[in-house]
Amino acid sequence: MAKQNKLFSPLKTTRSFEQVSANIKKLIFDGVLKPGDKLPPEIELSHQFGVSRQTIREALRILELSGFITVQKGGSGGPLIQNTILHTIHALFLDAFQMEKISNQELISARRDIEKVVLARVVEKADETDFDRLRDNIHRAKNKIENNLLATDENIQFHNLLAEAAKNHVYVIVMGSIMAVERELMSRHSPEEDASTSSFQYTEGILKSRHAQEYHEGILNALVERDLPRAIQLMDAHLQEVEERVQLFLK
Amino acid sequence: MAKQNKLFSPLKTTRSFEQVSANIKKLIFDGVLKPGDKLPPEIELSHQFGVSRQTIREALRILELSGFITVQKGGSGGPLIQNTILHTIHALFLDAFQMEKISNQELISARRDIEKVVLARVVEKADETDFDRLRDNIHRAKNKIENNLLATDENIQFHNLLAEAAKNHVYVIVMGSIMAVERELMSRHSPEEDASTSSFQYTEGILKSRHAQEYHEGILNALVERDLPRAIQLMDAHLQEVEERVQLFLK
DNA sequence: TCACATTTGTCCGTATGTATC
DNA sequence: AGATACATACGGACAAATGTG
Repeated sequence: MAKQNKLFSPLKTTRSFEQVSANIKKLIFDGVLKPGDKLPPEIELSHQFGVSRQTIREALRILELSGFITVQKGGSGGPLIQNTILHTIHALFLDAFQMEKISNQELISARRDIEKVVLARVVEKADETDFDRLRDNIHRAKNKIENNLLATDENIQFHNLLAEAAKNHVYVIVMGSIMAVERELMSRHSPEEDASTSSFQYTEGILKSRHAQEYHEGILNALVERDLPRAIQLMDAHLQEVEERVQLFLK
Repeated sequence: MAKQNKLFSPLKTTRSFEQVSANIKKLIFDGVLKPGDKLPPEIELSHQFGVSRQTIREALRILELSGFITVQKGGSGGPLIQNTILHTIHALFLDAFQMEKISNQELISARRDIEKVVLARVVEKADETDFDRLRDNIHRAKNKIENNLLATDENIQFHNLLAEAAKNHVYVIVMGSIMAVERELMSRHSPEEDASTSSFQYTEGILKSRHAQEYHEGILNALVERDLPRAIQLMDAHLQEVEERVQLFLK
């Protein structure tokens, strides 16, 4: 038992398209190919690698889904080196959530913990540029709310900006993944301001948006003053409210 | 600017293979297809969806890389519904690390924070079953070391077991991702016990294994006694040593 | 042990849609 | 607007691997 402790999947037979994708991946890792560079078209690639176009296409699918390239149709199109790996991870995390590998309770609980850790790092490392970004975020949220619009995107983005201000890509990835799930949960239960949404529900949503935005403002002020305990206290209260809102969705 | 705040990629034109993969994915989400179920062979799928086999294959590549299916060749083979999404996320996190989106400093720093949070949850939620697993892990590590073998796998696994004992899949994913990177770093600089490894280096490695194992033992004892401060203190010292070892690798 | 059926892996050729110049 | 370049998609074919009788 426990023979899979070596690596992820060395047992797979090496298929041609896997070799091709691994090959191109290595060129990207080694810096030979950089974001912005264009890969040769499929036919050219098939000639250079000495495989068929179908094999090339399957290799491109892998690279595309792994977040290494994008593909554009039409003249002067083709495979383009582009780093979209963060999007890919977020999407996969969302998949894991939807596969019920993660419960709502788990998510909110972990989020509480992680947000606190992030706040601590922000107090330690954030500079004026970070604070300016957060201020701008709050400003845009305020504008939307005053115009009777939901500020869901901005309110989610606030937490991602916090993770960035913590100056650690791990937190950016983790927080981004968590917030991707939150965004999905929101969009499920308040799908735009369309006709099906009742006026009451919508006003309710605006109110929640405002509450969140006000908490964000308080948190930012505490962070600027490097007052970690207050920031944490406000974040706790904020997440408490968010949690109650999500619970309402799910019942 | 900032037009991508809606979703990940709504701008993509819907390609056939994407519709196919999305279709199958939905069946899995909805529970119509469950792990263990077999999908029809490619030709059958191409008939049912009314597309070519090439299109089906590209859809299967997506599902495979997303962690929803595995594919086996030969008689009574074919696409099999299987949840390997955790492996997929770990692999992607490793990619992100290798793309230099994450520095070693960032990784170890985030790991310090997260391990502490995990310890707190373990003290709160772990039961005897979890402790038994951890004890078994330490036992196996000890055995290996006494037989003059590296216990790298076991020592990495210890931290994953901690995350599981915290009873939160988010931590399992995050810790698993972090440890996947650690494993990669290790394997890069102590590739098996082959001839190229000098006797001195190897003995050195065994010593490190033993140190780690001893720390793990101490941490487990503290956890069993629900002594969080001591567990954290030992974890800090342990990670300090690990960090220094990694620094040696990278210089 | 050995043939056989099944299914993926890979190839080629061709046609179509689409974006760019 | 037309020509070009490219991805997308189709169909048919053979090779290779794998389980089954």
